[in-house]
Amino acid sequence: MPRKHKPLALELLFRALADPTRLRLLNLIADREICVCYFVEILGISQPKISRHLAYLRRAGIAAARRQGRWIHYRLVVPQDVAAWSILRETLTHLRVRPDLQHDLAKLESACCKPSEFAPLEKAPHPSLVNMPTQ
Amino acid sequence: MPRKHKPLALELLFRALADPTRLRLLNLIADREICVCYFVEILGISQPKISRHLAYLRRAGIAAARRQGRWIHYRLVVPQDVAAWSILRETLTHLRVRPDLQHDLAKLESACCKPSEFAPLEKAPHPSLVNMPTQ
DNA sequence: TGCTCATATCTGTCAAGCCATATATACTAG
DNA sequence: CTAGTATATATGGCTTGACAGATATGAGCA
Repeated sequence: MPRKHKPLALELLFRALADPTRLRLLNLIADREICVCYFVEILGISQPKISRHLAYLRRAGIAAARRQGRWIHYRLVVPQDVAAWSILRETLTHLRVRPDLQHDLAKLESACCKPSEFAPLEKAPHPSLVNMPTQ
Repeated sequence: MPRKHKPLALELLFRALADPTRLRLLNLIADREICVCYFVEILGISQPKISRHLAYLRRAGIAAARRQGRWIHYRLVVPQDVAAWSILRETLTHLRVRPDLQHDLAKLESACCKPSEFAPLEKAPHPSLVNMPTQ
């Protein structure tokens, strides 16, 4: 069907959240800035696929990118829409305790502490905690 | 790509919420049981379209139907998944104050009080409030 | 040039909307 | 009581568009 109407903030948000890969990405950037190569390693998903889902999150207005040399860092963006932000916050809270997503976080931590075990990340910049009003 | 994985509760929920018509329907059944003919009148949307979206909500496990004679009443269903329910509740709270959706509620009320102005509803059973742990 | 990331293209799946029709219940005539 | 009709809702076929996944390629920085 032709998308004849400009989707509202809430609709955009829900479409962005309706995919497991994007939920994993959001969970990872919930309170830190991470560069793309980390996503590829941690999720074990092809780089273009990651890139496309990140673009989707950018278009939905809930993620943003920052370039540093040849690396690009992604971070969460707080939506202007009050309802969207409160729903996103609620969602992130629940994601954080899901076993599969905790596993992603654990893998991220070990990649940060022992990058030697993740060859492609040896020279990549570390994720950095970001002050998010998530809690 | 083939949907190879059984979508989880959250994913199902978000897919169900990512459509304006379904948000309108959910807002209407948030705290009452309504029969399909009311949806058709209030939303001004074709009956098959309403019916399909209601089927979608049923499949997503957040709405259920009850037959009474030739009318079918729909009501909200509380998802088993704790995260899904808390996000759905949060969403409904925000929907309730949106002007466009308040307009739907106002139209529902006038349809209930003065069904004479809504010819097709004259003989239809009235919506009935339902005890939902929404508030 | 080598590395990181983004994007184009192709194919397959799913969902939306429309039309027409099927199903189920109620009503009525005989 | 039964057959036929009317009403309320659901569903199937069809077309179109949005996206997922995969591969290949392009762009930007060291």
